[in-house]
Amino acid sequence: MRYSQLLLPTLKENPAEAEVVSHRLLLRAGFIRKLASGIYSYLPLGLAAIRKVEHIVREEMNRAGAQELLLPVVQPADLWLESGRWLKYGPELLRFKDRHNRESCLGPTHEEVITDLVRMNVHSYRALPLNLYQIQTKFRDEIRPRFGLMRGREFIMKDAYSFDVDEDGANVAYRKMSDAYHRIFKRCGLSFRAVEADTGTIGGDFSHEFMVLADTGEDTLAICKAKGGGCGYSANLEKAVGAAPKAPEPEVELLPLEKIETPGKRKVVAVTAFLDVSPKQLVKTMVYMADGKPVAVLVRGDHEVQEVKLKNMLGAVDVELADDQQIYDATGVPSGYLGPVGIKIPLVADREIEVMRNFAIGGGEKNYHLLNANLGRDFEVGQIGDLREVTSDDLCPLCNGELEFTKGIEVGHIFKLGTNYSEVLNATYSDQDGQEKHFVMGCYGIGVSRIVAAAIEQNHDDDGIIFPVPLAPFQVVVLNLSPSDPEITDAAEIVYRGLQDHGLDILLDDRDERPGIKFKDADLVGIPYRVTVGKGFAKDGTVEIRTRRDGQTVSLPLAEVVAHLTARINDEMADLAK
RNA sequence: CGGGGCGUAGCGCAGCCUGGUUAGCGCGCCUGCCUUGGGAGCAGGAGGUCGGAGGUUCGAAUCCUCUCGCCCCGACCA
Repeated sequence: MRYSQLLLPTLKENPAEAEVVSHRLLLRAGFIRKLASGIYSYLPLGLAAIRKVEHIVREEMNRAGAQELLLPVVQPADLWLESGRWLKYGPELLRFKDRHNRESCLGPTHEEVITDLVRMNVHSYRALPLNLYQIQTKFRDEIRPRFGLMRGREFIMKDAYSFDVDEDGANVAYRKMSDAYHRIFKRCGLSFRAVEADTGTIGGDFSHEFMVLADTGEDTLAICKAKGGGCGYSANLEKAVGAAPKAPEPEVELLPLEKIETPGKRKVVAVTAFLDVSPKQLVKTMVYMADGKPVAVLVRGDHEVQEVKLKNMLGAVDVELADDQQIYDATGVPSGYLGPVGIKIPLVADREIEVMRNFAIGGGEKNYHLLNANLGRDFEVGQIGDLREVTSDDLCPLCNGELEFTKGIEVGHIFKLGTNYSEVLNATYSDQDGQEKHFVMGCYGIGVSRIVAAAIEQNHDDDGIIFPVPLAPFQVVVLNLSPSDPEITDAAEIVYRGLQDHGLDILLDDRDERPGIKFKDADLVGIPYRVTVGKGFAKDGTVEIRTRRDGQTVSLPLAEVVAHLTARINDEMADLAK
């Protein structure tokens, strides 16, 4: 491509609207432009980078035995009503009516459509296993779109769906996808990690997320760092559990419950200081509104409720912390003094409470707390389980090693669905014995456009983007520093065509601009290799090759440039594809 | 949804508090000269419903009301 004909509007200054680095650089480097909040146009270079990701994804999906198809973006409400998600999905599902007043939505994901397609067209175990995927624009009406391509409302996603005869088959499909994902992200040149994850609105038996490690990530990961590099345990904070709490000493004597006046002491810090006990010896009673109904949750004073875990335990679509008024309306007790004894609303507890003895709790009336409370003797709870966020005090649940926390950007998520969807949509096949059985499913997503943003978060410097070779819109930019000089222009053309003939994507900067502008733009856009044809060629017939990432340069005679760069680029790609 | 901030030329901003000629600056863009290895220089030029609507006023980018859009924080602990 010739720069003089390319739509590549680079910006010298940072756009005011962009905060995070990938958003800033995508705008500055002329990759994207915003149309509305969370909705972007992909300019030629942005699209080129996306195509590079898509290419890798396709190769690896095909290699794993999946078949590509393309499903509709606009979907009828009927299917979603049938699966039950019309009600469950919430406002993220963009709904509208067509001219016949039929309820429709824009597909945020395609379990319904694919399951419908398969139930209509696949009837025999002989056709299984089956894995179908597409690469397509998705729409999710996010609460708060942000950070450019990191969390858009409209984005490009690869989604795959596997259909198997049984659990074993589905597990094989899951593992194949997991392997394919590892290869995909490695080939993209990303530093990433697979972690255990919550299944969210997709549902299913279990899932793993693929996280690109970056400080700007919206997710927090807990990773085992036991001696020797950790035992491999890693999980999203929404899902992460610590090692099981230690059982109490059997000889601990249960002391009598004691009521203490604690005027004005509402917060954990104030109460524990006043009572002279550790926050670890206090149990706080939190009230949540679960789908509009109040639920009290008990956690240790120094712990935090993990709302996703709570949501899962309660089977609720939405949980949020109750405000003071809601607490009072539900319990008759002002916030700060609420306790589990005699409480009038459903009560659940974190498993830690089971092993605590003689702890402090809210008194259930204004200005009072209770000491020496004990589960079973003084109160009962409806459900008990892991409900809290792990902390750096927790140990790895697999090996008791220490846990460390790091930020990540979710670029892939794979789900073992089981028969959730095939049951509600009644999707069945006939097995060898002629019996009708439900498909055992899995689904597997990759945020294609988000990968481009994540790659930039991980690969940039003050001058701009530093693309990994496999994702770069162009692998090489050839700078013609003197377009008015026929000799230099001829030499640049020779390099340009020579590299193109080897199947590489090359940008020739043939603009009538000063050299500084060309250098700056080449750096900003992040092209991995730069070939400069200028005064060096005029002097002794050499051109300069510069590596964007480390700034190293080498001068070579014109005739050697193509072979040199072709070899380096092929090596680099092959290395990542190992 | 709650809180905060911002809408003035393609981009980045000033002007607004304290209303007053043709609304400014830098970059970019166009023309010419000059220059050509890290966003040069000189000269000339184009480009604006001051987000929108209503109001106050002799007079509104500026004050008031409503509205639309965008960005950030939070959906946070008793």
